[in-house]
Amino acid sequence: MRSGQPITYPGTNERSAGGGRPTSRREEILTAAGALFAESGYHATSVRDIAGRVGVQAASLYAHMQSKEELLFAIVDRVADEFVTAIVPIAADHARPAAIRLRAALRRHLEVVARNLPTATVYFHDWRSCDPARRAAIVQKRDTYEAAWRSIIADGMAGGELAPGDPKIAALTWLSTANWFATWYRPEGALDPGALADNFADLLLKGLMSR
Amino acid sequence: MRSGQPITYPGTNERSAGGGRPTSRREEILTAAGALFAESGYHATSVRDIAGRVGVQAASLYAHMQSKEELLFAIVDRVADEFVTAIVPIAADHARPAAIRLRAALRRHLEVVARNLPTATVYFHDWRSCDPARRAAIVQKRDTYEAAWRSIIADGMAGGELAPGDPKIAALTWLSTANWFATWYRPEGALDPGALADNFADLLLKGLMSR
DNA sequence: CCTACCGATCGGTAGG
DNA sequence: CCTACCGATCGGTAGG
Repeated sequence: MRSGQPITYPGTNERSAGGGRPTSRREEILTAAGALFAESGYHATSVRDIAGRVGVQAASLYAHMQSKEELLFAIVDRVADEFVTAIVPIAADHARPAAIRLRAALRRHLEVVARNLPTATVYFHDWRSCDPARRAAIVQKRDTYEAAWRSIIADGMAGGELAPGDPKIAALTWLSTANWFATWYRPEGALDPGALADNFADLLLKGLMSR
Repeated sequence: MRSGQPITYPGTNERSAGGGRPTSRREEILTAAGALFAESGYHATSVRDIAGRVGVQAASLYAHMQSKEELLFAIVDRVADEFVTAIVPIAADHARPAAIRLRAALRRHLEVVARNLPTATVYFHDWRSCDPARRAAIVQKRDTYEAAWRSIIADGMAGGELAPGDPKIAALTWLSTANWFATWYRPEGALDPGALADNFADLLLKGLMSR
């Protein structure tokens, strides 16, 4: 064995040397873990379960992750970022009517969930299992996200476009519909996320009573 | 030791012999388990954690339960029954306006959650960890509950009181608000469950747009 | 990437 | 209700 060279074992690298897909082993592990956590929950999934789905031994995963919990955080944090990224431009777009912005925000939210169904499920279900410091970072992103919703509603109320009221309570009806979506949505359903978002936005904006 | 008599060890009975509170040891265990499952999740809570909160050894719990999973089911099933019991009379009350019935159903739902906050949290979060046969019973009760909501909405749409539409989609906005409530409600908040239900019902019936 | 292995902890049982 | 204990499994490390 040569000395002075870092010792590398097969597959220890971030990307496989074979130049096939650009998806790194780390991404494969995140996908496998996301699917398993979504199916059974974080605590009911073992490191060996994840390894089995990836097709390696449990110990081999530790070349690509610090711990099982770090894996959970990576999944949850990425989804949190997707939500924030989706709403930031809508929250900044003060020129358009609040109703249009709320409709767009709901659509983007449902699309983020649908596009990341396993990991979005983990985000809502298992974020509490992150260790305290990391959990605080998640809570901060969630707070940022919810504040953006409230600000859109507050804009609409201030301009008289929306009925006066407490933006916090109003935002909760939108966020409830948006967040609960991850618990029941299945891609096999008749309506796609965009159509569902439009239906929900109509109901939330106009109400269920006939006029 | 006399033979022909069942051997009983202290505390093995369903109710303590001391005639104090009518709360049985079994109820104590359910309360302790409910609190711990709500705090950390079913799989992250050990039988020893539950025993520690009750103040006995882990092995002693098995005089009052078949298994940890049976305890989970007992908690979840009871909450499922509370929801069904709350909505049955409202769903049967075809004479009153749908808007009034929806408002009542939402209020009852939020009150069930608030009155059983730890166990309602477990109901929504950990029902999937029940074993398959028992989980099916829970799903059936949940389906019954959701069907009752849809029937109230269908009544209102058929009578022209509510705007025409898909009762399933409309029910989802109410159920989302109702079910998501368990994730954020804290009794220290400014509004009680009844006031919150009224605010949410106003928004869902009349919509967020000003008229 | 693997084999081999660690101490800790798990749900649950035996038996009185 | 307890003590004593079981086999299984856990997340993770050593070392190549």
